[in-house]
Amino acid sequence: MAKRRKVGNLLALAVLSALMERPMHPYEMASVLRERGKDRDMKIKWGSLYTVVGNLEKHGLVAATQSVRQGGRPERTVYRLTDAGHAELTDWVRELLATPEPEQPRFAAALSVMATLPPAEATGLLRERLATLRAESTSDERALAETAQQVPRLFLVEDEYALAMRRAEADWLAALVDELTAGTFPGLDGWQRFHTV
Amino acid sequence: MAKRRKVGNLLALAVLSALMERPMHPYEMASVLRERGKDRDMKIKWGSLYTVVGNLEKHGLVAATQSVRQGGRPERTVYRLTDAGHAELTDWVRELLATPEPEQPRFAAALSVMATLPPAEATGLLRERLATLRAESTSDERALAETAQQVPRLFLVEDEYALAMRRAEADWLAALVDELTAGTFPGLDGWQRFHTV
DNA sequence: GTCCGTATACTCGTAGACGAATATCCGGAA
DNA sequence: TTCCGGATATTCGTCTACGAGTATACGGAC
Repeated sequence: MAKRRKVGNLLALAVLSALMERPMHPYEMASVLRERGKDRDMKIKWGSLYTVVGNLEKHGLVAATQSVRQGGRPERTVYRLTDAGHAELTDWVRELLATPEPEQPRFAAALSVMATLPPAEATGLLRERLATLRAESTSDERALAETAQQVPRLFLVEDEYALAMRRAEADWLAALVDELTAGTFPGLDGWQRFHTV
Repeated sequence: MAKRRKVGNLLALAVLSALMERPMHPYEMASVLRERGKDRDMKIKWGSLYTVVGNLEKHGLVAATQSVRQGGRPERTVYRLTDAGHAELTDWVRELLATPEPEQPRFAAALSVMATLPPAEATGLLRERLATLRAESTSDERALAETAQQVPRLFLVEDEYALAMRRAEADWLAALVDELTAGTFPGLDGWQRFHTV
């Protein structure tokens, strides 16, 4: 049941994993994450980055090794992973891998208030979503295949997962749209009437 | 490209949709949402509820109609949906339905750092997840079928969606676990070696 | 009649998330 | 040579999310 983490932000997970490789200063972490394409999953938020690193330090999961001033640039603080930090990382990964947590995707929220729109309009919007989803899947697949020639598959599993999920959403959505279009969705008339009045 | 909402919290969406029905005071909204089973998707956070309603009022999307003191209970402020609020609601739903936004599920984050564990352990954890996922799917399906006899399907689409997604995750995961177990996942030996040293 | 558990109904304080500002360096164009 | 835009790095302040605390009412058990 999802332990309370000292630093709960998922950005912290990325930071810890980046520091596994070697000590870095915050900006460098951001660059590394960006290069690894992590910014696709997790838009890097500058404000959060420094807060998170600070918190990690406060809890002894990372430690500052040096503060270097290079040229006239602002002072950089380089951080390294502590033993506690390494332990926290593996413990956290274990939990995240093994325990499915209920997510609350925005689309689920949207579906739950779909009835506020008349059925015809809702159907149109869903059709639009479906088209976008399909297009994205195709281009993502192409991109993934291309990256796969440079990067071992182990580091692409997340992308394979994302792609699979997008595909699944599209399939489910297509079935729903079909029902709505064919008029076989139960209660369609009542829904319509509710909006005609 | 996802407009900046005056009040961005998804709880606000729930509040607006609850107020479509009739004016209510905050605590009542929470009760209604709970009854409708919305608390499954969105654990109601008391702190946020009052903040959100306050913000909605500040932006003119809802308006206080009366403050009643009933018995010795704390004073209750009843809110109603304004025209602007109604407009915001429909606009928001339209956007949410039509535009897929990149979500960042925790499991994706987990996969992206999976390599920090040795392959055997990771496989075991994934297998555990798979079992949980399958069990949840089954019980959710049963529950859904039962509710479907009381509630029109229109108000259960979110749950159907959630179920479909869980199923899809399980299927994808099963395939991955198979590859890992059979040893056909490319780069397995390198991954193992990395942890043996 | 009084005790107590549960539902009602909010308030408040704090930790955290994030946008935007800040300041310097460097390479190339004009 | 000088100017400018983009990369390097971080700080600051605000706005938000939310947990935990507070206080009363009501109904049933004993």
